[in-house]
Amino acid sequence: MPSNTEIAETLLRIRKLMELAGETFYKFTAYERAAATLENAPPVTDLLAAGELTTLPGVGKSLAATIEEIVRTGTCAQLETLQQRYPPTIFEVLGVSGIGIKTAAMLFETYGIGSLADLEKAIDSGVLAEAPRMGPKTIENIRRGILAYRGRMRRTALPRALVIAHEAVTYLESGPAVHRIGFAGSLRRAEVTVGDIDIVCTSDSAAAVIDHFVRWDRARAVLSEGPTKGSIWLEDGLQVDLRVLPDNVYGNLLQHFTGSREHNIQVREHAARKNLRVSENGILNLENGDVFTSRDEQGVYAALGMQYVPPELRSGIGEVELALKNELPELLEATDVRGDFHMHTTWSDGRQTLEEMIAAVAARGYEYHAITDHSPSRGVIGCSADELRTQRESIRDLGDKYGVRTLWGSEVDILPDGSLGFPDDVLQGMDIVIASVHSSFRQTREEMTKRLIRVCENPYVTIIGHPTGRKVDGFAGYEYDYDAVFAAAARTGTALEIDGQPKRFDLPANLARRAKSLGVTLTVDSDAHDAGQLGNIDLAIVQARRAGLTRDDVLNARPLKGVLEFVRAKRERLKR
DNA sequence: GCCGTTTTCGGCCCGACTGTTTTCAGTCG
Repeated sequence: MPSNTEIAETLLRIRKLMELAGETFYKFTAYERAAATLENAPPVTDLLAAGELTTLPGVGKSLAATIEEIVRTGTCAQLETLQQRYPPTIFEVLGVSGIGIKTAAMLFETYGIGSLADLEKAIDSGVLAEAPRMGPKTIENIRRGILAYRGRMRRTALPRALVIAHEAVTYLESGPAVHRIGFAGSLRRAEVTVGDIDIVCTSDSAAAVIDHFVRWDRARAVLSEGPTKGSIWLEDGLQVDLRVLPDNVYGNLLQHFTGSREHNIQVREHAARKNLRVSENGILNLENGDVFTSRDEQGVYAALGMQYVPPELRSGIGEVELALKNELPELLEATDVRGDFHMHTTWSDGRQTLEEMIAAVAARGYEYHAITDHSPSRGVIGCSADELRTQRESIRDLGDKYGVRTLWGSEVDILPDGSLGFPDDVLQGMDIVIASVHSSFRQTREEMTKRLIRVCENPYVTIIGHPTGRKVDGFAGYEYDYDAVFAAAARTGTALEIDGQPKRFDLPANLARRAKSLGVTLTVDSDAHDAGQLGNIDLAIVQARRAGLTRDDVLNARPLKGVLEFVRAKRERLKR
């Protein structure tokens, strides 16, 4: 079954070829918008099965049929027809920064340039210089674009992007004239990976700020440098964009550059119906010419008659409609979280001792937490049942010593048939049990679905850990029927985890959103393997916010009593 | 191709920067 990302990529291929072929502007942008929507939407395969595909904004009858065809066959007739007109390598040419559709179409129709190799040949032979609007600077930019394409980094992981963004801000603040400064773009929306780093700031002297910016010694190339805007490339090809405006429009500026593009389009479409034109410079009233500006974003949304939309929700999948009806969820806050259920010590594959971890947890001010070392089926790094019982004896005392309630538990392997790495009588004694898949990732969809439903039906399993197994920069996760497993989790009172390890972010936000809609309780956990990683829980929290989760949806936002009641209720209900 | 608190037809977000132009097209976000 293709993932949403794969389907979106196919739609974007269609979109590009449609434009090359001279299709109507609004027709091919419809494909582009649908592709953007899918990136953050619940799994298409589930929506399709439930007949809910056209509930997505921008997906009507025609696109729903195309998407269904892609899911069923991996391609669609429309794409096949278009692909006969252009070589597959045309997408390389379109991938070069500075070459858009118009240029690519001209190069292909007039000069037969349909690949990167053709393009380089045309540059070297001087043919390209004969083309219209191809001066020396443009050709030099294309040459640089080709280099960037070849050495292109994938999108940058959020934690790393945050580090670089902080460095950029520190540098800018060391220079002249910066008043207020902040992150925008996908970084501020806390997407798991970001394509570039967007920074906005206010100043009375934008030119001085931009000048300082492009002189940063980390900048390897300056892509553009105007009176209010600059763009640079860093050593590894990561792009940083800076926009500078006067302080009275800081709210407008931040709102504009936080996006997402799709969110902004929907906000502006709504505004346009009220004869308002929204941009980073303010909200223009087309009837009387007045311009409304705001120093904060709250003012911008209020002026449009909308509820304030937190950045994590701005993905264009229905939040604008909810904000207009004043029905946005009150998102989970970091201060709501009372504990962390998932962490390891030197008893298994953690790097710090039980006491060090408990001391570090207490320092974070939690009410409770669980120590969850691995079960033995994972090999040398696991703990035997006897070892864990020994661990249990010291846990309560250490918790008392540091003033935190330490729960005894384990992260138990889910075996290929859905049974667990410890027998029931061992699990029964534990306060909390996390069950996770660490082997046999490549089972069939049917086997994996059965396997996980069986785990939900085990009365002693409190939480399923990192429920898809996906890695942000690689493995897409094991395949199973999400809706069927989520329904089983809801029915049995099994919580699903949002694991905050930067490599995991698992559940992904779109699936956590789906799980919530089916009545599942979730947890946010660090999965820390040393004390420094306890902070990973903050990353899980922002992903929970992207999923639209509230305090009520999250188990570790409940007081200890509520947590223990959740565990007890499931054991009671499924007693065997 | 999508969509509706003016609409089932006729609209469809908004602006900055570059390079090549003699007033703007193309690209990007």
